[in-house]
Amino acid sequence: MSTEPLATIDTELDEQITDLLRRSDQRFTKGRRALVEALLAGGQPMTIPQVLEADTRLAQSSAYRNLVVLEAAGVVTRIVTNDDFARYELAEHLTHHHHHLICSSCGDVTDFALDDQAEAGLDAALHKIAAATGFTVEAHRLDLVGVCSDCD
Amino acid sequence: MSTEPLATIDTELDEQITDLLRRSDQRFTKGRRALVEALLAGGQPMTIPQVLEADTRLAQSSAYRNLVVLEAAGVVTRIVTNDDFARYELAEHLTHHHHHLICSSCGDVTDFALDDQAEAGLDAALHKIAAATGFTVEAHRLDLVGVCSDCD
DNA sequence: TCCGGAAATGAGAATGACTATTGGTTTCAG
DNA sequence: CTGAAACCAATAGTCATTCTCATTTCCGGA
Repeated sequence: MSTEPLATIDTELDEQITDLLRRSDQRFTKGRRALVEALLAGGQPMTIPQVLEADTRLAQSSAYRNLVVLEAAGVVTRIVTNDDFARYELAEHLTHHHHHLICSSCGDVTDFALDDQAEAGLDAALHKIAAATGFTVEAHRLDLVGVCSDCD
Repeated sequence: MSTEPLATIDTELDEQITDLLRRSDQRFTKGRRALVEALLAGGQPMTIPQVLEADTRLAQSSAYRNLVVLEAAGVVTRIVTNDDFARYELAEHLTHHHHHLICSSCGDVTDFALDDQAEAGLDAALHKIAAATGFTVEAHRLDLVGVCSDCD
């Protein structure tokens, strides 16, 4: 467990993650760092098989376990689609707010962002809803479902 | 398989569903009708255990199988969350366009609608994205994740 | 109305993504 | 240095969902 990383975690990101993990009484270990590097290098939500393939040094059991830890600490987000596999990506507050394009043919998920105006409008509308229903909002999720250019 | 229904399927809805099924070379059988009635009576996305509990005459294996058929025909929609169970509800074109409030505590899913202006703004923004990425949009999905008033 | 075959059904078995456990090794903080 | 916490590999569950297959229902034609 100590060769070249797939991607580099800069100092700031490293500190943020270390801090998040510490709040759950967890350490930022090599295995966990390798997972984050793989996700960073992937640049899009990845299934666990994809992660294992991207970094063959990772053990399946540890990958599953550590992704659970990382999710609980708020470092990564788990995305479930109609596909068989769950996908993971870095949490939004470590990257930036965005949404997902989900291909209904191949299951692939890629990111996109709304322009600020549309996002603000959406946010305002959602807050109205939340207030009206007594719902405490944690996040909103917007997915576009369709067919990606590869599958077309 | 022939006692009182949980809800009544009016003639128009019946014809729409029959027609949708016929396009997939499927019949609108008693078991499938009972599923639709249960979903109609539920009024919100339901898990399969909930459906089976609502109508104890239904067999588990048939419920799973028929919900797949109904989904393929476009009669119902499958909703997956981080919860263990998938949920089903009547498809939007049989009811009306709406979105979901997902409780991260109990997993419950309820419906809400955006006001027309917000929905139109969102739609415009999404079409721009789609055009820019070469993605063929089939649908959009907007979820609010948080804690429902019951769990609070 | 009666038949024959195709489609649907239901009870249970199988599947497969994921989780938990074990037992031994390595790593890090103090 | 030392002990708690992570790690690995391998294996044994778990459990929602899917499949199997014998039986029943449906439906058009005779």
